[in-house]
Amino acid sequence: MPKDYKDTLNLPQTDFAMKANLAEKEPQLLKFWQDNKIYEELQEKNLREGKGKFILHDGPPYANGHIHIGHALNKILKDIIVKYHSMNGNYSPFIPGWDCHGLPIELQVDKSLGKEKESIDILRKRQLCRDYAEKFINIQREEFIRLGVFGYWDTPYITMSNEYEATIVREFLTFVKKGYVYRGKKPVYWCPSCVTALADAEVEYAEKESPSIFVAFEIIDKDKIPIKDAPVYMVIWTTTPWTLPANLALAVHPEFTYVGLKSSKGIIIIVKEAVKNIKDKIEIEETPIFEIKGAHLEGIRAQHPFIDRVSRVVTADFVETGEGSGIVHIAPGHGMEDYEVGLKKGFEIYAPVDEKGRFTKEVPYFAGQNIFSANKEIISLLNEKGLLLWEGKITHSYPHCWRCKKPIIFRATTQWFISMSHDNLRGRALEEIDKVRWIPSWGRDRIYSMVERRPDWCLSRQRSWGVPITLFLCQNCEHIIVDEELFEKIISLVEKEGSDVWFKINIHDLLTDFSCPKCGSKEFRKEMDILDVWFDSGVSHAAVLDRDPKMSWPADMYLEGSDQHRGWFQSSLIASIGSKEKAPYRIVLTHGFTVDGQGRKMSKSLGNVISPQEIIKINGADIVRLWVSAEDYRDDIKLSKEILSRLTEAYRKIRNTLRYLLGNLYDYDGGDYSSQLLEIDKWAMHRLQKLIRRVKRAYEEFEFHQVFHAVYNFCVTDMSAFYLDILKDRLYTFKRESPERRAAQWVLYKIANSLIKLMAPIISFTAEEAWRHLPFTKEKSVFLSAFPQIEEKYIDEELENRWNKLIEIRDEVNKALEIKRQEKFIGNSLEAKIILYVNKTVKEFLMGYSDFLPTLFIVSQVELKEEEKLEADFKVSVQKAEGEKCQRCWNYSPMVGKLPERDLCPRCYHVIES
RNA sequence: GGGCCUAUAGCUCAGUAGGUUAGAGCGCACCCCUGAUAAGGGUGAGGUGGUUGGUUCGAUUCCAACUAGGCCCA
Repeated sequence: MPKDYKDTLNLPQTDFAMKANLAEKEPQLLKFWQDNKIYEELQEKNLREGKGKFILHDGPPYANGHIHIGHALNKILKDIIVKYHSMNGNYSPFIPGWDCHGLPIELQVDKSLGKEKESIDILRKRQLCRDYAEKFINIQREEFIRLGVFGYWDTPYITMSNEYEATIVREFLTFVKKGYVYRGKKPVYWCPSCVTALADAEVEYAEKESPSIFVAFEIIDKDKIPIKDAPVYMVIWTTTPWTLPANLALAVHPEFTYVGLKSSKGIIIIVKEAVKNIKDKIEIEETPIFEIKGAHLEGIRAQHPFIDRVSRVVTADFVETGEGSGIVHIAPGHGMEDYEVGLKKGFEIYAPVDEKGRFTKEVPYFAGQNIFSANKEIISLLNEKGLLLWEGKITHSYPHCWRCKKPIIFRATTQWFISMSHDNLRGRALEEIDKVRWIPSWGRDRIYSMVERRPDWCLSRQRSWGVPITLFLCQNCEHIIVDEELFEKIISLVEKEGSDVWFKINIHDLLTDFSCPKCGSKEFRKEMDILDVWFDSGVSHAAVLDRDPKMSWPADMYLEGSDQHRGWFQSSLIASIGSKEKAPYRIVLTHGFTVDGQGRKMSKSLGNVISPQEIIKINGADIVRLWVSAEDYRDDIKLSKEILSRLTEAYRKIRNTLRYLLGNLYDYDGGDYSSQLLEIDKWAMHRLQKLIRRVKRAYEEFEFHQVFHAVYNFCVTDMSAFYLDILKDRLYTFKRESPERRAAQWVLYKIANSLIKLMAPIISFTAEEAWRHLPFTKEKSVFLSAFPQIEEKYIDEELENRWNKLIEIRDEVNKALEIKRQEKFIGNSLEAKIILYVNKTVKEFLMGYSDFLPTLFIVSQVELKEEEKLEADFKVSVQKAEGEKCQRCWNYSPMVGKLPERDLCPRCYHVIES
């Protein structure tokens, strides 16, 4: 029985467990961060040292529901950036925010109120909404913290706080003072039965039977048409005859070809493609009398079928040939597309329908009638006039009120707007867009074309849960009261009491002795509409960045999903230009959306939702964080069970590499052994520098998946499979204090120290845990330590080239060894001796490494033999190693058995002896 | 229906300013080790570069259409 020499070896020792057990450990690390205020300390230190700032301004999630994986992705991306910049000495205060007002919360509260919602006092209802938002802020705050996201969680910005609401009112009134705000009409969903406006979310689509009619409009201007001697009609199709009294125009597609056809009523004009359809309904001769392009019809006047009014032909791209006649009846007050045509062509936004769905008195024949029941009479009137070409029924999907389930209508109502054209707001917004860096770069085009085309910003909502439009109007002439002193009073009231105050104040308390500057009236009314919530979040730059002098304006970065090109990025831009003339951000970074393994969106109905809470419970928050870093966020981001299990394996590899490094530092003395490095140590140092450079560049460019891949590959390829494997012999068998072993430890320390920091912004929990196991650290948290810097003196490209050659030869040796292993000729590679047949060039190169080659190949002996007639530069032959196996280092040597300690090789013998 | 975006091995990512056999790591298969051990090492097999056209002497790389998917609108 050979003697056991295991105790004489320097085997790795560490308490840094192989099993991560993150679900248990992470909460403890969180507590450590919180108790010691690590993040606060880091920011204060950076602020003191004054190196620089990097302000990432948080976009507020909506305070409703638990966080989902998209929230996690967004906040972790932000956190990675904040941590990286903080570790580089930049002051990076992260002030999280929440969006609190708005319909979804109000609807939740309505639901819980049941019938009471009809009678409840507005202030009471607003209090319930406030409580609701508060509850979810607290829930989400804990969930974000659990992900390891650093920030000022105790002092977030909340859009329903008094201070924030005062900012909203101040910014809004600035727009008013500068003349951007006007009142105008716009069609909104309207329920005539509930007598209220409805939001998109309150609309349900259901099947409904409607009339389907073709109506003729007689053309007045015939100069553009080749027929002068007979009546000519434009034919429209509609399923809402009640909108005909509001008809102001007829739309044709500019590119389509229209034809004139003979019918029993005279000549009718429809789009060419519709002839086939219509010949079943209207008696016509199919051969056209003339053809005319839509564009040429523009401007022609036609007679309204039963009202003494002219309807003008306009062109519009949305006109289709599918159903109908290719000519669309336009009532700008009763449809979205109609409205836009109306705006563009300057028509009145005309809707002669009252809030209960009855025609107003200005409508001849039908004044006071319910619009739906009037349909029938309108049709008979058309028939009487000889202008009804066809009548039928259609069952189609039609919007209904979700409360009373009755059909709803589009009805133009008075709303508040910010004008995009006032003071060239749109043009200035577009100019600012070009001064911002958009990542990815196509973000610029996306938001640019949106801003270029967007209509005026409709600011008003007929709701309760929001910041009121704090304006007074003259009861007599509708004049909007703009008064600096009054505005200041309102702002300071809101600052003190919150925007609830608007619903409490008495008009005459604020407007004492005030008379309308326009008509002199002394009677005013309070506007009761509230502001669009996008205005709330749009002014966050003013509420957050201006609030604290330590911050700076504009923000260095906004970072949200790409849906925010239409949302927050745009509302923030417009809000900011209105008051500050500039974009509120320098860089805007967008990420994609989380999808499943097949690239489909996550949804309850597909059953492919994975929640962050679930991953945290099973794998730990660091796995969520690793996932965020591993994926290229610019595209859609996939998440599946398979991806998670791959990531868990990758995590284990990184963790184990770290563990091995730490394990071999258990007896390191902290000394500087840089002068004792072997060439392979210099190679390792060189590779480390390149890794640091690569990783830093990736962080700077916000390409975190490069960080992950670089670090992971370094761990797997450079470390585990090469350097660390080769180092084992030196670390284990050399004398503890030998310079060679100490040199290796010095390198391992450098690598461990750097790796932990390089990964800290990503796998923060693991990095912090590892930091505690790394000896000779003075900072109590890895985040208080400085990010690794490149040590240029260790960069040596020539050395790397030489080692690439050595590695190439090593690969060939491995192939030869593998063949012998499969043949069962050897097992462990130390059982082998390698004969390298080499040409002169290779021999000269390898002679310098002859002593090192066995170590490099992890074999017992290597012999070089020069041979001229080789096909390649070298050839590998594997033989059995000479001598016996040393029981201590497991290398084979002819000297084993010839020393006093009969089981040892000379090298081990010397170690044992001293 | 419109605007923008994406499509490279089972997975996550590289790459080619158009030019010989498209790379990495993981996973997988097989083998070794048992002094990183619910670890470690080695070798190997995997890709019609979404599809179809076009430009070109030559396209994964440029263009177009289509398909699938995503975001935003309608």
